[in-house]
Amino acid sequence: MATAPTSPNALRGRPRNLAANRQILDAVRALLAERGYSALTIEGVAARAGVAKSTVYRRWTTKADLVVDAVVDTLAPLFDAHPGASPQDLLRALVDALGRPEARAAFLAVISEAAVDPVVRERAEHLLIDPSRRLVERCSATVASTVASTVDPDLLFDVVAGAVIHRVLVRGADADEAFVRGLLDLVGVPR
Amino acid sequence: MATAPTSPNALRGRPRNLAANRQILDAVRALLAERGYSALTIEGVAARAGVAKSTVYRRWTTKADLVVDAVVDTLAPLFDAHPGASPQDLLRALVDALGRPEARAAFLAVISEAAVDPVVRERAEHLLIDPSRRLVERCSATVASTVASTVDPDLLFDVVAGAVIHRVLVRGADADEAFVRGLLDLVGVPR
Amino acid sequence: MATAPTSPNALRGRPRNLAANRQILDAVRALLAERGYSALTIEGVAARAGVAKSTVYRRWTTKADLVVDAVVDTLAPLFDAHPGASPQDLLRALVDALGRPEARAAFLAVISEAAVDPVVRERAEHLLIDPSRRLVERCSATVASTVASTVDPDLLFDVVAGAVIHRVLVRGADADEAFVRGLLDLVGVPR
Amino acid sequence: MATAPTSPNALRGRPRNLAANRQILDAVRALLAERGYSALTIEGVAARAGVAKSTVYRRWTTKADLVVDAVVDTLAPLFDAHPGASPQDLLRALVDALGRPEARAAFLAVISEAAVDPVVRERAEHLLIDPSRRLVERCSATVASTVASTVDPDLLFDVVAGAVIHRVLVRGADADEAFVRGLLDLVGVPR
DNA sequence: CTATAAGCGAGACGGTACGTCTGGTCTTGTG
DNA sequence: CACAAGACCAGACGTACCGTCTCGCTTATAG
Repeated sequence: MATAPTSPNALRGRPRNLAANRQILDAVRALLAERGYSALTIEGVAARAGVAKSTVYRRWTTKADLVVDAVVDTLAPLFDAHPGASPQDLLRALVDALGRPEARAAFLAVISEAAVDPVVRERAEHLLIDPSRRLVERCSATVASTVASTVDPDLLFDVVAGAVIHRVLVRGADADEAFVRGLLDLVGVPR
Repeated sequence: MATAPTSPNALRGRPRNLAANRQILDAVRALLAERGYSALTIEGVAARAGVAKSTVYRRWTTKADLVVDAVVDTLAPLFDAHPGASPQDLLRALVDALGRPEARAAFLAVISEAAVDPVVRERAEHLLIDPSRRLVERCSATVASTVASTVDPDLLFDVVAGAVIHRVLVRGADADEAFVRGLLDLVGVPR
Repeated sequence: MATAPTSPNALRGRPRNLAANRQILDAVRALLAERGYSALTIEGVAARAGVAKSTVYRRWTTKADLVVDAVVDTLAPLFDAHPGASPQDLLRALVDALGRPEARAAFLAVISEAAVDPVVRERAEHLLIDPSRRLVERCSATVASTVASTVDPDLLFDVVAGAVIHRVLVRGADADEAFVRGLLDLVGVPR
Repeated sequence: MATAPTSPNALRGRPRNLAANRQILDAVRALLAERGYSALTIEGVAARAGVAKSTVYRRWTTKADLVVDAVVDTLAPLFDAHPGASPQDLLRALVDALGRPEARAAFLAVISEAAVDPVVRERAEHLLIDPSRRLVERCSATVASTVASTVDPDLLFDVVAGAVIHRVLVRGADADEAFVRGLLDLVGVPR
């Protein structure tokens, strides 16, 4: 998960401070959770991270870029393969990850920016949407489902991911076990 | 759907220019579609609307407030009762409305702000989420559905609205007739 | 002392509220003493006078105009003839009048505006400078001075009025009896 | 005569553009002469100086501060010691300096603000009044005057400076050689 | 051991927008 | 007509960040 692009010639000159990357992304997540995307400023991030403004700009070109990486950084473990995990476990993990305050503020902000900025869109698609789609597909593959295997994969993805997003992000409601179970029932995943 | 709050005592002093309301909201929608939420500025709105900045601030206190009203203003007809409309028609109308460029940029921005600003949250809930929920409920009530009537109404709302939002707003994909039909099939609405 | 210009046809329609004139000028003086000229606003004056903004604008066209009248209004008694008054008495009265807080803030502000705005200059010359010159000339005429009668009247005016202004307004120092006496000695007015 | 305060720690960060100081003060003087103090805006100064608004605010906190420095900047050479100069020369130089249009508008503006703002008063006293007082005292010290040496120094200062100010600034009249000679005669400076 | 190269903190730079305030004008209803 | 009220357009206020640019200094590799 290469977040910050490396400098053109990483072997010459003083190497970048690796700790700064983490400090910056932590600051982004903290500020996102506290104040939201539109109140997030690069200056604020730098100050919170204890880093010069130029250090942030050297690594990320855009506020949106920075936020995408901050989000991906926390969702990454979720997207990695989880051999042997049940659909219910995976869905539960997704719900938990998106429910974290910094993810709530950030995720839809990124999507909203993506609607208007093609660069953000590409990154968001590549780093957020595609992995979550693969997650859903892995689920449906692991079960001998009667419905999930017949339904259009596009629709299945929209229904499962959409329901989670709508419940957790849009409505900000609690996604309890009943929700997860009900959703899986609806798409035909056997208990 | 009274959008702009009226002045404290509307009978005293020079009355507000009613035309300005429409000019402002039109400008908001145009700029949202062109540049997106985070590039939207009150100064830009005022300039585009041909109105003084103070005229905007007199009527809306917040960029988010203004955007909520701009979105509601276009979605309002959708939320009004449509006697005799089939679920398929209603869902189709919803998909079309959300697919318009200014709605795409605005809707998720509003939700994203709502995650962090309680005032926005309350307005969004009242003016956007609740009406769309009633729309879904009206649908499920009009059909003798085998599934939709047994499934939890909360879940039904999340699945239907979520699938639309995910398809149209998050993924930015085309929501064709097959999608609408497939979604209705999944929740058990008979053809 | 016609302060507010009368309306074109004063006999038709509702007559002006005469009390408002005094309320406005009082408010001007109070605010001048408290905040100074550059912090003086028409809105503030209207609010303090308990009068609508338009009532002020109907009577004065300019902030400087308004201030000139406010100052003249308090200096007027000084400029009227004082038969039998000694030069010392007249000078003392001038010093006292200019030393009042609202006069301090206003007088030089008016002069400063006058340096740049011909309309203000004409009013200031007519209503402030000329009368005070006549005051000084009345003084020198009443005494059989050895010096004051031989010195150029222009210079005499500059020296007497200038010394007072410099002591009271520019330096903001106390103008005691010794100052008045010393100044008269210098220009040759016998005790 | 250090006008603009230096930054707290001048050795860190990018150094200030020294040329900007002069550009700004030049702009202030030009605008003062053209439009006067109350029409002077920081935005206008910045625009005229070809400098960002923040660059002005970084160096001066107040419009009055800025004007004080602009005035001092032009009067400074006058206040420096002029060994061998006659009182007549010095007075002539003072008259000429104050008679310049930008000085006229600025000087009275500063005094007028000083009457109401203690910070301005202190700066004006320190940078304008005290030096000009020393100038007058140097004059009276260089001559074996019969009057100037017996008269109260306070009064002498008020009379000389006051006469110049009244003639040049208040009345806006021409201060010719006769005025200078007459004033010196009056206070007893021998030819 | 000394270039050379890049990172870093600090902070100034020209800009843009913020949300507020005032100026001066206008448009109502009421007296 | 005058007046209070308050909306209107215009534009300055002083602040906050933007993204860029110097600085002096530090920390690496390459010669």
